[in-house]
Formats: sequence, structure tokens, C-alpha cells
Amino acid sequence: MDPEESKPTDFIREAVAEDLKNGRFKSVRTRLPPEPNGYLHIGHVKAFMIDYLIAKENGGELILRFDDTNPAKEETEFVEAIEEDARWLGIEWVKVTYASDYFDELYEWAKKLVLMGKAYVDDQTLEEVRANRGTLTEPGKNSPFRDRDVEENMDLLERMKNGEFPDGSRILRAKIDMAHPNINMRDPAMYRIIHNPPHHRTGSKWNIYPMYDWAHGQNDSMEGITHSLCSLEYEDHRPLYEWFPEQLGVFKPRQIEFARLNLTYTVMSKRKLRKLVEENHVNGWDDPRMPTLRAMRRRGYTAEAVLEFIRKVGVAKNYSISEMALLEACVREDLNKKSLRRMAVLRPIKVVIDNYPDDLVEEMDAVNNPEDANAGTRKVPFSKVIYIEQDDFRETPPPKYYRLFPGNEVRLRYAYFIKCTHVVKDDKGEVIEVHATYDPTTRGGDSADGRKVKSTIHWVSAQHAKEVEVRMYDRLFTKEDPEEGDDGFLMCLNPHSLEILKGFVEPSLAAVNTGERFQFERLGYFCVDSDSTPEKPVFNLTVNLKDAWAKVEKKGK
RNA sequence: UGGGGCAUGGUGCAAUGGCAGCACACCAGCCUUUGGAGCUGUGGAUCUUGGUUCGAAUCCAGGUGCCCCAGCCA
Repeated sequence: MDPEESKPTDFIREAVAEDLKNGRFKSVRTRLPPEPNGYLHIGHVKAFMIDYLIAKENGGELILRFDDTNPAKEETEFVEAIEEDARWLGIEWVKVTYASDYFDELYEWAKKLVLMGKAYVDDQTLEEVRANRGTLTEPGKNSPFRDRDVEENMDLLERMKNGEFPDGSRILRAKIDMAHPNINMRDPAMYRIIHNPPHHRTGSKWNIYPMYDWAHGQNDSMEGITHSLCSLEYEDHRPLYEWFPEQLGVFKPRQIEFARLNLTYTVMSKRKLRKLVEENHVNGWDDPRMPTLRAMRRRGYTAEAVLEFIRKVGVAKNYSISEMALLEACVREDLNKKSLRRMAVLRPIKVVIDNYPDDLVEEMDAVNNPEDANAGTRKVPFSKVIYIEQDDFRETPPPKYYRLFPGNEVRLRYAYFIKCTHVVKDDKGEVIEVHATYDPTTRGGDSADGRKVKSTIHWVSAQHAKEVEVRMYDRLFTKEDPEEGDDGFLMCLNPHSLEILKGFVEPSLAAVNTGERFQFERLGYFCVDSDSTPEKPVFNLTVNLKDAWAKVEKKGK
């Protein structure tokens, strides 16, 4: 492999390389601009990795800057959560800053604009401002306060800052062009008056707070950010992004926009995620069904898998919805290499091996990970009464069913061949016990006479099994794109996205720690949940194993 | 009917005037003490109409479709 060729390339990396080559910038500095008003989700990872990797690949640096320009929405709690999640991904930054660190300097820059006659205080009501903005097809009208003289503007702005006016009574606006075809250029607001609540960092020092367009770009300039990489919806803001530093005569960063990540069968908007939590459709922000990083971590996804997914999804300007199946494939690929194999029966049915000695217990040798010879082996106890998966037995087998049914012989993994002889039913005709005989010459799972079986099934010894809770997760929504409509997404919630099972696991799993991951053979990858206790371990389904039989069965229907 | 963007297999991303390729998904087979993993193979795409060119996914012109913008949110 030529490392030069395997380097990922995309239109942003090309643009950055070009900027370096032609001298527009001498080095690269990017910024991570989360607003501390929610938890990070998989969509953020794409943006974060673009910023992080592009800086890193070019020997540049990344600044983590919290965009805290709206005290009504932001909280310190989220600052810590975001840093924690970003660190989990392995992202490194040279320093943490806040938009609020620059409030003083930004205010000075605003006064400069006022002095230049490029900004003014507008006394119009919110409704008037809206009415005079015009529409998508009609130009706006100038505010009656647009031509105030500089002294009055300076005085009013100072008094806004000092808290002399009530919320919403005035704003500072850039004086650009009310007839501009781009609505963002129709005298955009720079400062609004907000007295309460106090800001999470500056407290009650400020009575005015900068808008995104004013703060973000100027902060980029102040920090010497060369490339301000953001999502597509900011394309319309780029002319404004460039207008401010041009007027001010300060350093001009370059903004480049890319398509954000969307995923099938989930939602990504903060508003919708919050609604899921607040209305208890899920059990909190870290509910393993959520697309948040804390949820994915709790569910057992590895950072490596998440990162690989992001790498495979690529970077472009196409609006796109990536498939959850790709994310899951990345998780399986990573976990297949790392996970210790264990046996667990999630929907048990009892099997009695009639010709096996009543009190005998044998220790069977089992391989911990066939993908990793260094993982070693373990002993698994075997005895007369075992549990197998209900799915692994059929009284009347459908076509191509190779598992246990009356008269059929299968292999119990790492143990013996058994052949089903008969079943015992309850009053209602339900099979409650499967009876079988074993072949003592097949110990370990190999037949002495070269006889083959079509199927190997897993099991646990009934008397040695540990009962555990297993939380089985399925997609949160039944539709690939539940985003359509306002609250339409709630209408397609999957009622079966969580199923709680009581299962049995082999005794080696009796003592486990939160976060430990295993593959339950033939079922999937599982992770010990934080709700786990020594008495009652709790496992989360991380992702199921691919199931060829399920496919065959489905096709038959 | 303003402005800004985007159109390549089912999905996502490549191909930067020279044989349309990769991954996931799908399908078939091989192998298998996980119907897992692995291996092999098949099918399937350049929005449309014209133009330029020896040659167009790529350049030009027109059309069509989809996304974003009218917060004192970010």
C-alpha cells in the first residue's frame, strides 16, 4: 500500500491544499464550534473529524471553541459532556475557548463598525423588523432608524450594553442592503438585548449578546482560524461571513461548507432528540437506541468503529442519508476481531439428555476467539440438563431447517452430538421439554466415525447457568427517514425497539464489569450495561450477528 | 415566481477530457465445531435534451428534480 495513495481526499482537503500551495494561508488552524446546549450525536462526529483531521494532516492545530452566545440555551453541564465525548473519539485540541471569551473585544469591533457608519441601533419592534425584511421574492424596506447619526448610535449601543433598555426593545444591525437578494445581507442583527438568565460563564456582566453571524466569524478571525468548516446551510451566510472582516480590515478566514451526516432509521435534530427524551419515548440521552455518542458508547459501539464509519461515509456536498447498515457493518468488523466468545441462551428451552449420567459434570474446552489465537481457551461445564435457544428447536422443521428436531442430530458446540428423541408438552400443547440422547464418542464435537451434522448450536448447562437481563435493541423508527413532517417522526416510532429478556449465560460470565464486551455465539455482540449489578448482570445488544437462517426463513414466507 | 446549493448502481463515496471504480446492501457459490467470520463470483448507475470534441460523468447551453434561506437560534 502506498500511503500517499490511501490518503483520503475530498473537495475540502483539495481546497486547503490549494490555499497552502498558493500562499493564501501559511498553515492550517481549524475550530470545533459546538454550542453547549445538548449532547453530541453521530452527526457531530463527521464535522468534528473533518476539522480535526484536516488540521492534523496539515500539521496544523484545532481549537475547541464553545459557541456560547445565547445564555438562554447554554449550560456548563454540556461543556463537560461534549469534551468527554470528543476525547472518547480521540480528538485532540490545542486549547479550549469560548465565544464569551471575546465578548469585550467583539464589542470594541462593533463600536468600530458603528463609527464607520456600518452599523446602527434599530428601535423597531420584532414584528416591524420582520415585516420590513421583505420576503424571498420582495426586497425589504429600510428601517426609519437606519440613518441615525453616529453619536446617537454610539450612545444607544452603550446604553443597551449597560442594561438601560428592556429585552427586545432594540438591536444593533449591520448596515448593508435591505434590498439584497440574499436575506442574510438585509441589515442582519448583530446584538440583541437579553437580561436573563445569566450567562453560564459571564454571569450578569452583559445585557447584550452577539448573534451567531457576528460572533462566529469574528471569533474565527481573532483566533486566526484559516478554515472554518461548516454545514451546507451556512452557504447563504458566507457573503456575510466575509463582509464583516472586510469592513473591519482584519484577518479573513475561509469558510467551506459540506453536507452534514444523516442516518437511516433515526433522527438527528436536537429538537427531536430532546422530545424523545422529554416525552419518555426513550430512557434518557444515553438510551442505547439514541444516536448520541453516550448512547452508542453505552450500547457497546467502539470509537474505532464509529470513526471507521465516518471515514467510509466520506465528505461531499450532496444531501445524503447514510445507511445504518453501514455503521453496523463497521461495528461488527471491529468487534469480530476483539470480542471474546461466550455462550448465552436468550430464549431458553430445556433439553434433557436421557442417556447422560444424572450427576456427571464435564468441563468442556472452548475457544475464546477464533479470530485471535492469543485469546486462549476456557472451560465450560456440561451436564444432563441444558438450555438451548427456542429458535434452535422445531417440532416440525420448515424446509432447509438444519437445527434440532425430532430424529435429527446436531452438534452442541464444544460438547457432543445429540439426537432429538421426543418432546414433552404441557396442557396447552406447548413443548416444555425436549428429550435427546448423546453420543459419548463425539466429546468435544468431533465424531469418531467421520459422520457429519449440518448444524452446531449453543447451549448452557442448566445447573451452572447464571440468569441475566438482556436488553435487545432494534431500530428506533420503522421508517428510513422519519424526519419528514413536524412531529411525524413520533408516529413511526418502532414499538419493538426495546425488548427485555431473561436469559442464561455460561458461568464464566457471572462476574462482569460495566462496559465489557462479548460475542454471544450465533447471536450478536453484547456489552455490560451500567445498570448491571453482581446479582443481576445486564447486557445490551450492541449489534446482532448476520443471520443467514433468518434470511432464508423470511424468504420462505 | 428572489438568492444559494446539489444531481453517478438500492445507499454512500470515487473517477479532475481517455476502459465508470470502491465500500455497504443484494443475489449465487465455496468453506465452516458460530447458518458468524473468511473466500469467490453475478447483476445493477452517470437526471434530461442539445452542443463542443477523435473521445464527455467531466466542458458549454437549455430543461427537469431535490435541498437550504424570510429567528432578536446556531
